[in-house]
Amino acid sequence: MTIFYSEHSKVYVSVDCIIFGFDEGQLRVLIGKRQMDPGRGEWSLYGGFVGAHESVDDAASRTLFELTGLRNIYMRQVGAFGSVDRDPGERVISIAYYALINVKDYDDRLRQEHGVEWVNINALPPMYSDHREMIKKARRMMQDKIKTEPISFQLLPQLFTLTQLQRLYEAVNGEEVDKRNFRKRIKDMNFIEKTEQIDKTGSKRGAYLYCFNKNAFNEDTNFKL
Amino acid sequence: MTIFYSEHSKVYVSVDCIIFGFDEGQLRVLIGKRQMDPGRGEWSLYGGFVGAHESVDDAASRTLFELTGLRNIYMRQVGAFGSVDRDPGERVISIAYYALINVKDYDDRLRQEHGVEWVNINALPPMYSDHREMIKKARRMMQDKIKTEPISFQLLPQLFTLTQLQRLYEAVNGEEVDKRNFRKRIKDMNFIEKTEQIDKTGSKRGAYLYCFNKNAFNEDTNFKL
DNA sequence: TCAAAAGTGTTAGATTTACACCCATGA
DNA sequence: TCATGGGTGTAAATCTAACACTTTTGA
Repeated sequence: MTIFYSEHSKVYVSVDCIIFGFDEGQLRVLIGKRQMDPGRGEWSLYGGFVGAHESVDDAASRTLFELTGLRNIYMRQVGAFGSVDRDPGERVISIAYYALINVKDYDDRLRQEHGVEWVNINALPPMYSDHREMIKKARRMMQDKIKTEPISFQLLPQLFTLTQLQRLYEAVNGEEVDKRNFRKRIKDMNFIEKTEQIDKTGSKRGAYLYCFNKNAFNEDTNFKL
Repeated sequence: MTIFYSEHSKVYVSVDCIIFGFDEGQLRVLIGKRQMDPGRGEWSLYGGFVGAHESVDDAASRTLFELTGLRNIYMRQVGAFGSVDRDPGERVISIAYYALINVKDYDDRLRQEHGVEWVNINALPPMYSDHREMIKKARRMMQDKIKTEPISFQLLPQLFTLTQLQRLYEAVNGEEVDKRNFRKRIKDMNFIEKTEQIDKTGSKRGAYLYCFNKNAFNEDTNFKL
């Protein structure tokens, strides 16, 4: 009564994290040169193995924490990647997750210690195994998600200007939008609240800072971008 | 040079198939009572284990084939389900797939031999483990997909009436639509072609049969439903 | 002859898009 | 004083949604 499925084979299962950040008007992902064999030196996502006593979701959160020291981060599963030869060493099935973090929350020293870098999503180098595919799929999913859920705020500081928010949308969707039309749509979203604070770093005149009000969002049915 | 990841543990990986069919105006899934321990007798999806030498996608196709005898079926991955205790027997991570089949292509004898049944998506019984969750997620994904890709035809016979197509959309999305508006939208899609044939089974007057023209679709940028 | 499904257009309202100028400020 | 990004409204076009009657035919 202990071994139920013994005629079948077991495999390694790993998780890989596509960590998105937004900085200098660019959507970026965190990648590094692989520090172990097989594939040493190739650009790669940060990943880890799923332990015997943790859920796959937990393994992903743990892996993200190892790399960034951040917890309670917005993460969503991208899917399982399971070609037979995707890992040159052994059979490994990997489950990809994407995470959205505010670049400023990530200690740059920690980043350097792990040897990972923020790379523009549109300028990815050739990558280890199927990692590029993972990133592409994650990006598509994130693009779809941002249309129906207010996830942009995960990538921005708590206070942000409308121009920053617009640049984020443009970077995610890969196309520019009209400033006036964009702001009109934002005005209809009561959960994006104007504060009295002004940001002077982006312009001489200064721009009002806005914040995301989660409670207001939950009451507001009116979301679409 | 053979064991790279030996400090990590291996787990069983399975696939589970959410097989959608459309019949009598209803969207249905194929489920059966589980014939093995653990969970014997509980309603369950049809699944199988991923072999050491097959990709996860191939395992899903093979599993579908075992159950239905059908190949080259539209299948998409739903995602990985990886709670520690999702399987009462052993640690098993399962990767769910949904498939769209034309109910008429599935030999009813084969169905009975496997002890599976077509159950209305809106009237699911309590189910084994996380299978209900899998079905719900598959349905949501399919609903999203049908808006941007012409997958409805996978669920219909090659020739179908506009009323059938409309009922399918209604069943998938769970809400009725206006007949005239629906037909207007279909007229704009040049890849849905009217044939000269008439179906008399659905009404006394008879309705024109239509077919999906894949080539025309690929040229036609104009899709939205 | 009547019940049941097939087929067909118009209009009002809502949404989307295109578009250009003035403002405030620090350098 | 001027270069830079911040901020604002209107009108045309498109899309969406609501709505009702005639046709055909087998029972």
